[in-house]
Amino acid sequence: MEPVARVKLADVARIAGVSVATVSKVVNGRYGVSKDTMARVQGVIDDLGYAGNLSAAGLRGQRTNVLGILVGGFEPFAAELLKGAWTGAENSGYELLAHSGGHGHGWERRSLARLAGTLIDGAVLVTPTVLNTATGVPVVAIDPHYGPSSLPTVDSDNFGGAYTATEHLLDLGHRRIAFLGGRHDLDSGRRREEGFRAAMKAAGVPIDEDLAVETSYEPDLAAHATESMLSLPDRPTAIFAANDTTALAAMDVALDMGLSVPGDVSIVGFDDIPEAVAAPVPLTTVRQPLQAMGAEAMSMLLTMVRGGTCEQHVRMDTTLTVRDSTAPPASTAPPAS
Amino acid sequence: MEPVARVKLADVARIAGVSVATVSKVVNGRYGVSKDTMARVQGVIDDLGYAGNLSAAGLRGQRTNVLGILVGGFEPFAAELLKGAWTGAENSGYELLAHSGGHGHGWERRSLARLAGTLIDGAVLVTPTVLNTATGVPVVAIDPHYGPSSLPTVDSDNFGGAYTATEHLLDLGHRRIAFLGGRHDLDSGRRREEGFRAAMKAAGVPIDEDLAVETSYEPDLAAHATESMLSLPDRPTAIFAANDTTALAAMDVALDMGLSVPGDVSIVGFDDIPEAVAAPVPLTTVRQPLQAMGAEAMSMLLTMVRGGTCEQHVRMDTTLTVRDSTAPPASTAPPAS
DNA sequence: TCCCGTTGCGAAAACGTTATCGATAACGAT
DNA sequence: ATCGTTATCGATAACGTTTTCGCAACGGGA
Repeated sequence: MEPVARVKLADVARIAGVSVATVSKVVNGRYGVSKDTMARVQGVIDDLGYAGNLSAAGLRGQRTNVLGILVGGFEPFAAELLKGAWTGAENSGYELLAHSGGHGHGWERRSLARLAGTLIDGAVLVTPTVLNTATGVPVVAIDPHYGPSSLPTVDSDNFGGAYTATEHLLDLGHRRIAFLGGRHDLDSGRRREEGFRAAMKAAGVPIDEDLAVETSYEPDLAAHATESMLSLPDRPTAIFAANDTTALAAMDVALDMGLSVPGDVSIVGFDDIPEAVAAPVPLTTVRQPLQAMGAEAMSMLLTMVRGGTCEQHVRMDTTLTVRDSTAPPASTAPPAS
Repeated sequence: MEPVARVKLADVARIAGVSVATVSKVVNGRYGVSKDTMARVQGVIDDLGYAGNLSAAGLRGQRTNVLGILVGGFEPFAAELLKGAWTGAENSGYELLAHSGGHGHGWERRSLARLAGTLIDGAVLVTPTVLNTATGVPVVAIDPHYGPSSLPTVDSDNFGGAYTATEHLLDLGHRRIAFLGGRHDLDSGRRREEGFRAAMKAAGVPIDEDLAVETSYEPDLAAHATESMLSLPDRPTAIFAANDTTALAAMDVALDMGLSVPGDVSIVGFDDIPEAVAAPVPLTTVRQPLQAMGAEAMSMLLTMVRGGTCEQHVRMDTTLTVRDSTAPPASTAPPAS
């Protein structure tokens, strides 16, 4: 608001008695400046505490030495990826810029367009929906919604994880299992549903389609669906939610209804966000190695911005992490198997 | 690398048959464009999927509608604050940009200088060390290293938290208590140490200065110190670490040495990062409401960028969260009290 | 002495946008 | 018809950098 007069290249130049061009060369270590002037200019830079303006530099220059990680929002899932991406970028010479570009449809394309080329030299996209991004910079996608595409991609074994989780519930003796699905048009959500159905089919257990709903990963929708399902006369004895956030929402509802978890209803999630273990009842869930995925994506991006080529698709393993939210159904004989 | 030709304002202008000035007005909803041309231009914008370049806009314009959160790195502590800041900024009309500016001394000033004014309209600084920042934009500090200063500040009751944690150990019967301190030149570290010493003094328990060390919050240093202290013939029966990261490092060492936690040694941390509850032995720790602190800082920043004034200093309460890493000392009679 | 290569430096043109301000047209009132 | 007012719109100058390119000074060989 007040004219605090940020120190700029021209100020340094004036005080050092050289041109802005020369100062720029010193800042960027370009060739063509004598040792003497270089030292003198550097002194002034230090004195004034000059730090170049990123916008201006990026606008004119070709590269900024900054990498971006573009997310829809900083929810737990993205935050874990971010931690991993950061460790992956440490000591790489690049700074990291994380951008949360609102939730409207197409945020990835918008974010990318606004930043790419001038602010960042490359980007990691977290769960992007639209991918036909023809920007000049390298891009890596984590868990894209339409599956591995033209972009180098990091994801995890969604099918296998869901299959294993469902098997776990079946092994415990559950037969009436509800499924809180993600969106059908998203790859991860679809594969998790496929895994669930495949495991049920393999066990010869029919699926009550009234118990298989979409939640779009929205906690509110999940809570609502859970409430109506648990109010049924023949309520399900177990719930498999397609991600932890919805699983935790379901748990809240169940506990609020006075039900015991896992006594009255078992709950399994997907992702293993940090909140899962801190839940009122520590959540049994399918673990994705989120930090490792973030680090891997960042390292792929690094090889790309450095001119190399990287794997087109890296798939990480998922593992079932059994905690306290699952147990055999109460009023049932031990597993028939 | 290839000339993928990002679509720019001029492209939209050419196709829509108007000047760039007009397109800019449409984009920013400025007054002075007829309904007709507005609709036509908007159509072209949608067709081409134009999204303004942040650098250029920020460079020339006064405001960018982007707020920054500047951190040293995306470790768990900062990530929690980030989650909170994000929820605090949702539906505010501002986008969020998180910047990790390397770890060298003075990263806050450098980051701020590079971004402020042109890229972001205001910033939240996470544990800044140097504060004399005369940038033109509003700034809020979270847990600054030198305590509340000229900047509006959010922190928590470090003294009280440390006092309570120490009391907890004393109540359990511990007398030989080690302290893994932060840096003396940091406000939070100093206050936590003061709290520890005050509680010990109040209980009339002398402090063995050999058991009070600095770790600079560095896990490696903490591990090293822990190893030597636990190797002592009369090793401490409890460790109070000034943050969770060092507490977890200490726990790792203890377990590696074949000691039982809390059987042989109790451990208390500070912060309550998500990792604390997921530790091999869930960590007893002093909880700072990190997400709430992030949200509060962001809401203060929002009132400032909107021209209002906010509290100069908000202090949040800390609460002791007892988990499994603390118990009475093994070879000792029950507390004398 | 002349020529030419090297070195050090600065002038000036970009980069893509926003803001100012003048020009033009349209229109109602005199 | 003339004038003043308002509504639209476009030229154009910034914003703070990087990069290209030209100019001058200097030296060394012929």
